[in-house]
Amino acid sequence: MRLMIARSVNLMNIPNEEHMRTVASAADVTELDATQTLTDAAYYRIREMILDGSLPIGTSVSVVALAGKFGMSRSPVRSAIERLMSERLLSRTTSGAAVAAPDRLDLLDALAVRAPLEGLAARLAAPHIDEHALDDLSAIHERFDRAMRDENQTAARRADLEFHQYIQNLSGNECLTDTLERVQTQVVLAAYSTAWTTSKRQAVLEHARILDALREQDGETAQAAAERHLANLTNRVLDEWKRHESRSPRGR
Amino acid sequence: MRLMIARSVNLMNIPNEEHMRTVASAADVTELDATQTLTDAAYYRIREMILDGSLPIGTSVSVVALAGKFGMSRSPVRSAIERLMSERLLSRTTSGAAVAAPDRLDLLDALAVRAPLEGLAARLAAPHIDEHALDDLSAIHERFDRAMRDENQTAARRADLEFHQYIQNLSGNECLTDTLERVQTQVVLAAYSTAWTTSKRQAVLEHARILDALREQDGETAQAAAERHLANLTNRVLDEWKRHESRSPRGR
DNA sequence: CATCATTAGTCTGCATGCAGGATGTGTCAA
DNA sequence: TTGACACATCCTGCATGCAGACTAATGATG
Repeated sequence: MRLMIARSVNLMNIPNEEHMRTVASAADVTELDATQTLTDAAYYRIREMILDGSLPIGTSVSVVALAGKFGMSRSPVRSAIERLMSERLLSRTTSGAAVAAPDRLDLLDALAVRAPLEGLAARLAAPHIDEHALDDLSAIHERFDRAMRDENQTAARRADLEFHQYIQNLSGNECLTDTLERVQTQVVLAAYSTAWTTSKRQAVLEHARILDALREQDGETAQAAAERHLANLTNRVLDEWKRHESRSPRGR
Repeated sequence: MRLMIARSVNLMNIPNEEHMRTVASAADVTELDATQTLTDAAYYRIREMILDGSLPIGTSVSVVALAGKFGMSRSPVRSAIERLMSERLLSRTTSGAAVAAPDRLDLLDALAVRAPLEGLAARLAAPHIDEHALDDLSAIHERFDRAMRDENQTAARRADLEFHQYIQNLSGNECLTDTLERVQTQVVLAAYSTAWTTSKRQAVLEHARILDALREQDGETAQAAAERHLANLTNRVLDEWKRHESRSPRGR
């Protein structure tokens, strides 16, 4: 039970009442903090520190230091670090752990895995679309669009993630949701690590096409649109690297 | 480093020197046991007990009991159990953990995720095929065929897994390998849990088609063959359930 | 001055103590 | 016989002690 709740917390710890309405009761959300163990707390704190950049790539993390910082003993911190290592957010160093530094190949690999899974999610989500879900998705899409016009990168990325996660949750396939969350986390970290700062202007249009297909409950088209979105995303990464060839490449 | 090694150990703890030759040096294999921590040892022992059926579905596992059985303290056992819970092999119970009992829907979900990923693996593996890899794959396929004729279910399942894992490793996409291993583990457990005893006769033919496509280095065809294989597998599950409708369904 | 050895400090991995909570049992009363 | 309550037991999650390994800095020596 607790595990399921933890699982449904999304990548950036975005308040996700809207998501919850479709997949879980609101009671679970409030229950979250109540039943959380110290290990969970440490896990989410470290994870957030990694994903929001306050623990930069390659930084070595020590159990004792974090335990002191969090005001808890080493045990829960140690458990949290082990969990993050199994998720590839932290990597083993000669002694201890460090924030993983995925290279360009890792990013491409993760995107290659994400593509068919996002397609599957879109296809499975199509028959589950209802008016309420469409409203939510449209609102998220609108936020994404506005954030792009305001050039608010943080809000844009958040809305981008929310859009995909909403569709994933709609798919109703828990295994898919789990798997995609893991891969997506790696993409986010790899984007940091490779200093990938792609413009998301095109992404807005591509999201719109996915949304259109979902509105028609056309699973095949939604799948194709999602896969094309990921393919274009990958191409934009490659283009950007080609343009910035001046910097030293980080290939394996 | 150690994590990477652990990751490349395959599902059933099959001796996999052949796999290793393509993705890692033999030194890593020998190093495996040397650098293994007690936590790793406990992890693999429990995992194997789950996957070979000596810990039946739903059995509750206790830290102290296993610690006593393994002759180690509670700490490493506890870590191993946490890891297995994050991989969904164990599920949280009100107090403690139990061997997860995936239902039919879980199995279908996992198969749905596996399908496009196996397809991707086959497509990516095609350009990496060389004579040596073909020999290995053919040998595995031959073992699968013979095991089926001998009606040796254990050997058949082992060869089946090896076949897929060999292709996954050939893909060269580490993220894909990781992801597929997790999903595949869940499929194996769900197969146990739902008492799925499908005949693998058709699978032999479908593997042959994948192998043919790989021999021609035809990625598209290999992908299609792998996806069809998984689709057929799913259909066989559904057919079997339909036939055995007499038993009480285990739907959610 | 450069290089090597020693040593102090730090960290991980494991063992173990302990409190809080859940479970099951036995006893007692109705 | 049945229901309720107290108690004993078990187990988890957390804190902490400790040994071994690794790091790094300092001093000794050619």
